[in-house]
Amino acid sequence: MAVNIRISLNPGLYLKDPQESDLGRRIIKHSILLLEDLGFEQFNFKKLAEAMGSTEASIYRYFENKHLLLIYLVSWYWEWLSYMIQIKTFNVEDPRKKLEIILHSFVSVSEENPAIDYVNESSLHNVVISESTKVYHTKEVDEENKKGFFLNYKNMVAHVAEVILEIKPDFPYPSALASNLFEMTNNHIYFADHLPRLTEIQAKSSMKQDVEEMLRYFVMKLLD
Amino acid sequence: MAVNIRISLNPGLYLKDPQESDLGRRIIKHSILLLEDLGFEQFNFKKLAEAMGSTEASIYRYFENKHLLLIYLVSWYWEWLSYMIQIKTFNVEDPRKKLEIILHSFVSVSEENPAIDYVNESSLHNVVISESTKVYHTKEVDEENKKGFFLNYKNMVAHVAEVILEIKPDFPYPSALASNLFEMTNNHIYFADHLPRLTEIQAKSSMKQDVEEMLRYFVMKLLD
DNA sequence: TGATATTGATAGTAATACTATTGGTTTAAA
DNA sequence: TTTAAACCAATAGTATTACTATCAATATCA
Repeated sequence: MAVNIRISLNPGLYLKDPQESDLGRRIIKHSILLLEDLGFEQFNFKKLAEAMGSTEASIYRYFENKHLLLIYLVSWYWEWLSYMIQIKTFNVEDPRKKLEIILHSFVSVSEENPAIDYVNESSLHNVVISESTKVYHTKEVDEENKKGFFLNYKNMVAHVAEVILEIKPDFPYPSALASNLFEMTNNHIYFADHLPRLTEIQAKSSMKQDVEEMLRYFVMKLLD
Repeated sequence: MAVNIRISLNPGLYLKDPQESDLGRRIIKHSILLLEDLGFEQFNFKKLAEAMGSTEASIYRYFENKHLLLIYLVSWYWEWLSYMIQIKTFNVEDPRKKLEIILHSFVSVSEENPAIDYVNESSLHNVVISESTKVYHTKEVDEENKKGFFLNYKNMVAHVAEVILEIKPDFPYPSALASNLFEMTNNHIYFADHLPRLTEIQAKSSMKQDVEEMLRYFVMKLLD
């Protein structure tokens, strides 16, 4: 059963909270599916309106433009991932165990934890894998960062960094390792599918386990 | 003195070889500077034409669109980096020394090796740092990969992977580590400037040395 | 019941991403 | 030296994109 938790995101990302209305929730649902299908460049509000049986103007009442919608969706993923990590590590003492749960979550959280009925988490993860770097690789990054648009990412990284320090208090690069592990996860899933010479991971059914094993190998070498 | 070596790139990337004419070389030169200045999204051929005192139509005779121009420029960087690594490691026996030279090149090659008078390598590196993931994060990636548009990247990674295997023949992820080190370099330079909570690297004058030191630390832990 | 908020429908604008044509200038070949 | 070819600038034009504005219909809520 899908429990409808509420993901709380920076209100600067939208004009009108899409979680609050049926149309808004349909925008979230269909934008994820259409972004997965078309990619960010080919995606626009006209096509989204058509796909969900609404109009361009209605969508513009919720989001200023497709870039902010993408930040919204990726922030959703970041926040939801953080939340799942929190839950799954809640009663875990051993920081190494915690980090293992975190790595497993990076790779597979989207496949195992249906949380919200109007969000296809697996599709959302695919969008994150393919499009999320576009969220902060823009000329507006500093401005948007000031508005707090990337807080969900930064807080997630900060939490993982803390766990890393619990394991090895003198590790000199906890935040860098945390962000690198997250980026690495998504990169190598993407590489396996599209640029296989850039990784040892192969696009087969065990791909995600293989990525997880690689992450564990890296972590073990770095923190032991 | 800038020696004018020739960088050889996939002819599928352009309609007319920009290295062969004065106008073409001016396109390369000014597109790097304008991309650095405006970012990929705000950049277009009209603005480029204006900036270099030419016309939109003339630029379209060299490049089909701005996406292919970006691939061209990033490929240039990849190829030039590979070439510099080759030169600098040519007579080096010790693979650990070779890898150190590679890491130093990832971070600083653009600042120390003016090679071609119409290319500002430092600006080009900034473009690579900010825009290069957009090169292969598109829906056309498989099609373009088939055409060989990413060979310069893949060959560079393959070369670094070989060096990694020389150091530790049983290392299970040589290509993944190679691509990760390269991506990590650019990411953490970017993070230091724009999203500092994602890294320990700080945006100060020693930033690039600090990144290099971090890469060396990771490599040492992973390969010792 | 009347006021308010929400959405759909339609129209319109400015900018973008090209394409096509023409004509002048340089280059290179005969 | 003439002639053709290539090259580039200039201009115009088209289709699409990214919005903005307006108004009417409907649902909601006081």
